[in-house]
Amino acid sequence: MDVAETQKTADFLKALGEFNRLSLVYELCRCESSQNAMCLCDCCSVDASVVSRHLKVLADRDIVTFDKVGREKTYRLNRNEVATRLRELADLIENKDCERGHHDG
Amino acid sequence: MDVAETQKTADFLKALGEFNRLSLVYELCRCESSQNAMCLCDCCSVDASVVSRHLKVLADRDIVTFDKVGREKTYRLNRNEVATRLRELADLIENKDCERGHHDG
DNA sequence: GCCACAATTGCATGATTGTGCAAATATGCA
DNA sequence: TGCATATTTGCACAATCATGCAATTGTGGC
Repeated sequence: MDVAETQKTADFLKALGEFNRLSLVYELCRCESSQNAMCLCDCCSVDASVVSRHLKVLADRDIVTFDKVGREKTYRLNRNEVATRLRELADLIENKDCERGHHDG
Repeated sequence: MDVAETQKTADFLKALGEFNRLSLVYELCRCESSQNAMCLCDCCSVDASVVSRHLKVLADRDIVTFDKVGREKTYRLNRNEVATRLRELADLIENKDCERGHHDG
């Protein structure tokens, strides 16, 4: 397993592994349409600046995507990509694909 | 989505979302048999005490299990349970199951 | 009991991180 | 241009966290 790849996966999981960020993800999960940041503020009782920063973390990890409409930014969850990444990790863990290139003792 | 449930999921993801801990998980993933902590030390270049603490975090989240054999503790990855948890999250995110009990706007 | 080895724990420390507030920036509207 | 709203950024602060070292605990062998 590549170090850079491991780090990337860890970053992805860490981004999801914070209460308010995960709450934002769940909130976006509920919504069919995109939601702007102000609307998302309601789901976790923190300052708008905090939500902004959390959304940036999620966007940097490609967990969410946004469109800029006027002065608003509307966010949506990258459902397929996030689900795929989680399933790939699940497969890796369950199927011992990690063995590739490894000399097992 | 229940607050306690969200927190639990976040804790699970956070446990996996740290480089050395994820490295330990990958290392255990490679091994058919259980591995003791000293052996696991080799995969990440940190002190044995650090590995001990990381393994405790993973064990507290039911990511790994251990058996005590003499003075050694041998760890193994809870493959099925971890994979299942990841897949459940993937399904939740992809299928919008989060909607249950929610009045969508 | 004494020693060797495996693992944990106490302590200190540096780094990261989540947070709020205030200021700044960006954009739309009148 | 001036104002209102949405979002970001600078700053400070508290909390969390990863880490190493030393000491301790737990266990087996002599």
